[in-house]
Amino acid sequence: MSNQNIKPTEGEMEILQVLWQKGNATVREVHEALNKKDSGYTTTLKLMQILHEKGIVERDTSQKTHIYKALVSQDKTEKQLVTKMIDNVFNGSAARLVMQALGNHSASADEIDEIKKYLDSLK
Amino acid sequence: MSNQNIKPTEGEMEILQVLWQKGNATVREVHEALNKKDSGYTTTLKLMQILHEKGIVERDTSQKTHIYKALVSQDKTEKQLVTKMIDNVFNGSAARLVMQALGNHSASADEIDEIKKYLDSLK
DNA sequence: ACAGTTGTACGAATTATTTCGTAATCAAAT
DNA sequence: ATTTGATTACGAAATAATTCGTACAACTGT
Repeated sequence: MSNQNIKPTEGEMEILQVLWQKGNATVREVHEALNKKDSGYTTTLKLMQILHEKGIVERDTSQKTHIYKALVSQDKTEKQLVTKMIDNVFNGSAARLVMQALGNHSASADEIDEIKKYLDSLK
Repeated sequence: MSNQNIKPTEGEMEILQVLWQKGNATVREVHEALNKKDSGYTTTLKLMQILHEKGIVERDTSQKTHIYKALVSQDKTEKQLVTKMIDNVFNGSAARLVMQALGNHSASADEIDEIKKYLDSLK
């Protein structure tokens, strides 16, 4: 099992989102994508350096401006977070989480259809 | 809007779970229900006192042994956490979260049926 | 070459969370 | 009454997460 157990903090997750979306990015690009008014450039930089220390992202330092890229997959990370929530919050019941998610956000009719289709494909 | 925005930490959530399940409980009861080998009684006590300070639980101190009770509803708290995850992790798409939750083979056939029924009831 | 701009590195301050040691309080049993 | 056991209160230590100040390096245009 090469199961690297990632546990990104909230701030780290925000950065990962941007990296997944953009494929790769500089610190400045990430910082602007987030456009947080409550924290500065060096904060984003530091977080990205920490992500690198933890082995969650890699970076190309051959140029002055370093280019970052996520090493963990979005899908795997999402699964991990969802699984953790199911265990911690919903006593292991995926169904309870699903209903809570749908009951609230009032998913659109289209979304509901999509989910149904997906359910059919499962069994 | 009397919207109290609860943001329980992970440790606090564990305690809330027990309180929701039991209705109300003493510190010792909660501590034993959790049976953590890695942290002592006073740690649980302290967390419960903090929950009280934050107004998340109430307690009856008329007896020597205090009795705690959750002030926030399980349903509301779960909804909040799920909503936050949908926003933070799934870019606002409830459907994406649902599929991630189900794709994990963590749902049984029965659960899937239940969800389908639920979906039908939505529209 | 030099000034201005943009970037990274590093360390320290701040804040949040978890943990526990110790003292004080109360109740029960001897 | 005195000891014993269980409880709460309090404060401080340990850990984790976030934030930023400052220094220095690299590039840009003049």
